[in-house]
Amino acid sequence: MAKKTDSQQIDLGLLPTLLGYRLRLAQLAVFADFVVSTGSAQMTPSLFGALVVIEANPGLKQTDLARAVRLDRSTVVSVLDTLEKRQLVIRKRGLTDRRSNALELTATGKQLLAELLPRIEDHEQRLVQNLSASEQTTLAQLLGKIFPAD
Amino acid sequence: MAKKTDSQQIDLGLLPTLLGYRLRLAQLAVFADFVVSTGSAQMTPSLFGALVVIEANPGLKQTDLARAVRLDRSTVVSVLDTLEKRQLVIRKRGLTDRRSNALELTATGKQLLAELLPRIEDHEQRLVQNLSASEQTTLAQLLGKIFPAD
DNA sequence: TATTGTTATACTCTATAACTATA
DNA sequence: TATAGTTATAGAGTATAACAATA
Repeated sequence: MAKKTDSQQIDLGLLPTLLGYRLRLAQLAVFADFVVSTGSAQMTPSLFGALVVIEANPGLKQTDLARAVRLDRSTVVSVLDTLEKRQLVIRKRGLTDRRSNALELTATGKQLLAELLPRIEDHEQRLVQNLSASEQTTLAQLLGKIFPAD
Repeated sequence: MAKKTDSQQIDLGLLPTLLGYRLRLAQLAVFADFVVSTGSAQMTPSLFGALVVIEANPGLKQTDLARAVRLDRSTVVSVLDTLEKRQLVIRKRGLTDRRSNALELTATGKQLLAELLPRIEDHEQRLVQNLSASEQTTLAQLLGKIFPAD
C-alpha cells in the first residue's frame, strides 16, 4: 500500500542557500568519514587535534593547548584524561612553574600519530575527491577568508 | 612579571590544512553570529531550520521533517516541543493517517519567521563580507560538491 | 506486521563556577 | 592576588530501544 502522506521530496526552502546549513552537512560527512578512516584507533577529530598540537609543541601547558584548539581549560582536562588513559600523552610536572603540566606524546602516542597520518591523508583525499587540485586550494582560501585562523 | 612558559604562538601543525578543522572553525563563527543576529528570538540554526522546512511544506509529518533536517525522529520531538511551547508551530492530527501529525506554522510562527528572514539575510552577508559575489557562488558550489544535498 | 509519535535513557561535547596548589 | 589544573555540575544536542496507537 502506497504511503498516504507522501514524503519523498521535502522542500528545504532557503536552507541550501545558507552557509551554516552547508557547513553543517559538510561537517557531518567529514566527521563520519574521519571515524571510519581512523577506525580501530577510536579517534575523533578533537582527540586527533590535541595529539597534533602536542606533537608540534612538546612541553606546552594545558592552558595553551586549550587556547590552540579553542576549548575551555576544563574541557581539555577530559580530553587529556582520555589520551593519558590510552597512554598516548603524559603530563609532566612543569619545570619552571610547578602549577603547570608539560604535555608530551609518549612513544606510543608518537607511533599512533605516525600511523594515523597517512590515513588522515587518505581521508582528506576522499573528501575532496570531487574537487580538482585548484578547487581544493580555492576552497581552503575561501574558508580562510570567512574565518582567518592559521 | 612575564610569563615563564611563554604561550603566544602555538604551532597548529597540519591542522590548518585539514578540511574538518577549517569547517569546525567556520561553524563556530557562523553559530556565534547566528545567535547574535537573531538575538531576542532565542533562535538556533536547528530551530530555524525546522521553521523554514515547515513553512515550505505545510502539513508535513514529523518523520518527514526528521529526514529533511537529518535528525532522528525522537530528536525532532523535542525540537517541536520547544517550537510548540513557544506557539510557533502546531501539531494537527493527520487527516488521512491518524498516527501522524500534520505540522504547521502558527500565525505567530509565520510572523516570527518573516521578521527573522532579513536578519538571516544580514547574518549571511556579514559572514561572506570578505568574499566577492563570485567567490560566494564558488564557495557554495565547492561545498556542494563535497556534500551534494539540495 | 509495520509505521508514527513518544518516552526513558544515555552518551558526547561543551561550559561555568568553585576548589587546590602554586606563584 | 592571580594563574594552572581540577572537580562538580549542568546544559545542549544527539541517538537507541521500547512502547501505545494506528495502519
